[in-house]
Amino acid sequence: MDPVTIKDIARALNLSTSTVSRALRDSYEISPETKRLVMEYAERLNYRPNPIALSLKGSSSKALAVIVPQIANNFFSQAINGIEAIAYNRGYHVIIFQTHESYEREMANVQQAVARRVDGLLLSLSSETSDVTHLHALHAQGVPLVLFDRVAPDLPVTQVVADNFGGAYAATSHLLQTGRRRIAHLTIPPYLSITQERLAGYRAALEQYGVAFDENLVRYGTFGPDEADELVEQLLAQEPRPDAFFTASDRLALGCLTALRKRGIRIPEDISLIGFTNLPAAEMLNPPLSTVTQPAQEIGQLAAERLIELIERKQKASPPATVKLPTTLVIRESSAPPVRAEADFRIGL
Amino acid sequence: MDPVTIKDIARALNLSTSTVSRALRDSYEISPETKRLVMEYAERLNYRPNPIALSLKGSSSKALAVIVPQIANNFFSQAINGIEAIAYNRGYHVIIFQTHESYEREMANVQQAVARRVDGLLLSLSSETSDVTHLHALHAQGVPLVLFDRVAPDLPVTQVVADNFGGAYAATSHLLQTGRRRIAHLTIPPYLSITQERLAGYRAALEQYGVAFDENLVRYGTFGPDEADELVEQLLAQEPRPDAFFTASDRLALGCLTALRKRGIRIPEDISLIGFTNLPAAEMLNPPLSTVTQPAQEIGQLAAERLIELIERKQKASPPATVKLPTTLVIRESSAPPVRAEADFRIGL
DNA sequence: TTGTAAGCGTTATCAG
DNA sequence: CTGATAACGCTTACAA
Repeated sequence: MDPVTIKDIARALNLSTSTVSRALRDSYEISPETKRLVMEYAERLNYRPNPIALSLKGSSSKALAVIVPQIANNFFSQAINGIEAIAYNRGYHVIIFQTHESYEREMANVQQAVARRVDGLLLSLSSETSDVTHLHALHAQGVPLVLFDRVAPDLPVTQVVADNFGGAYAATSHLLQTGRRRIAHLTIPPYLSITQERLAGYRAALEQYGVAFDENLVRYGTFGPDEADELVEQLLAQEPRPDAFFTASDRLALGCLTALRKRGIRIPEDISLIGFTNLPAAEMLNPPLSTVTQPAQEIGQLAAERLIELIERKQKASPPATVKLPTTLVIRESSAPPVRAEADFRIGL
Repeated sequence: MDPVTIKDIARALNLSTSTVSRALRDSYEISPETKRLVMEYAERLNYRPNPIALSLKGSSSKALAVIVPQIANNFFSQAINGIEAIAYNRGYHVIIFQTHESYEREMANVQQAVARRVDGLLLSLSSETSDVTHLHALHAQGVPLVLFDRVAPDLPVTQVVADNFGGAYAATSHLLQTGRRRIAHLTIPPYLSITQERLAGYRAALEQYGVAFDENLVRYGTFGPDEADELVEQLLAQEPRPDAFFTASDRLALGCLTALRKRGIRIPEDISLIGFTNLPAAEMLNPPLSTVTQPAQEIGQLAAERLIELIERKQKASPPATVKLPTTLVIRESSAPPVRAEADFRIGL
């Protein structure tokens, strides 16, 4: 019951393997009669070309590598969903790698991916990664590469991101508009492009409203669990106390919510909170969580589309560009209907 | 800058490819001197064996296929996380396929996976799948296969699941113990093993408490969005009205919570609610959600371990067995500290 | 219109 | 100890 090969068909039909190969590809040089014979027989035996042999032959492996820090994460699993959808439509397979936020593993994974002869890579940087020479090398070798979400702006490759600046700007602006002046920013590791963009958006809004930036109000966390409480504690100890929190990850948002609630602080009466997060059911939380969300699936789709485009017509290399997708700010307070606003600001920066 | 092959090394060192091959594998028949030469040169050129050539050669592809209904789902993304962790440790790669709950796509994906010559498959059935002959065929062909979560009990292969019966039994028992008698069960498509197990656990508890099973209290949903409200509406219209809901998926739990809250029904004062779900932050919901959770990551890990075991020593074929991991029931009400209990019941069934 | 043969990178078999 | 050679499944010049 081994898989049927072209050889089996050739033997059975008393033809050469090349004739069979050509017949299957509907080549013009084969007689209709022979074609019919081959096609039918192949159909009957449920012949499937061996993709490994095809890859070895050199053309393409029809596989994409996706390298992300963590699969078990709302943003990334949604993004992968988008990637897989596009890939499947175009006949590509998706090989998943996790870096677990480790630079070492990121490099190892990139190695593995190219060793597997994937046709291209979709990558979101680990939070440890500050040096991207491994990606420069990759790109120099001509390996199709698209970055998404956590990108490296200096790299001359296509990058797909959410409008992190705009989202942070919108969130901070909202807080300022509603009278907040001591806005704490709980964020993720500083190397990351998204961290910097969000911080920039936060600062831009402060500046616009004439509020001085206070670096004591900014705290960098990791992606580990249970760190929010400690950070919130530190921030609450300050004089004057923060009157708002703007957090940069699912975990930090939830952790902050928990920490504030635990201390009997009312949201948003005492302190406002907005999280940059794709957490589901934010409106069902207690209290409801205001969020800036990213179009995760669309980011994945777009990144996959660009990558496949790159793979399939390298000549027409559309110049590498950074594509920015709008984020959405949703303010949720008590049980009032949510206020929606597209965070698509582009103030001069 | 093309990848270095064994041939390149052979040419450069004036050796034959076979010598190089053996030297690299540290074969006993090669002189230490030659070995050193080859090793060093390979190291210097950063030689990596071509895994595609290796696969073609026939031994193993060091790749596992994971076929799940949906990646963007708490349970599955956590399970995949576990799978990837084990796979990575053992030197395997993970190729992800989504069926999107479609039988067609499940079959197509299985086909693709075997065509890719993966060393084994990890599969969780689509909700449309009632006929598993495609898997019987696979197994008959000797393809290593392990099912997890949504399994097919009749298939003579290893299966890894949570104790769905026990979880449902524990949840229902708790509801009964707290005086509920009209317990509605909002569940997922009926073909699924997990649906049946949960229903069985629900019925067993009812029976134990002498409460008659009422099929009008059971509703089957899909995995689509926005269906919970309609189902809840129907159930609430009954006389006497249900005094508790036990739901079987993330979406149904959240949808039910929303539907009840929307109608001003207090949980748990008016109606109790327990969800079979791995939703994060259940304790932060409003009202807090009582849950039965599955050890998703452990299920993934265990399934991957079993599969690799199967792949690597087929002779010692440990007989296929169904492994059941305990679920956890957590009752959350108001802001009282949660009550924990392992749902590890095995009442006679 | 069809067949022969080389080659993709590797390993295994068989001779030196 | 080392080297030729065939083979894995397929495509593609090049012959016929």
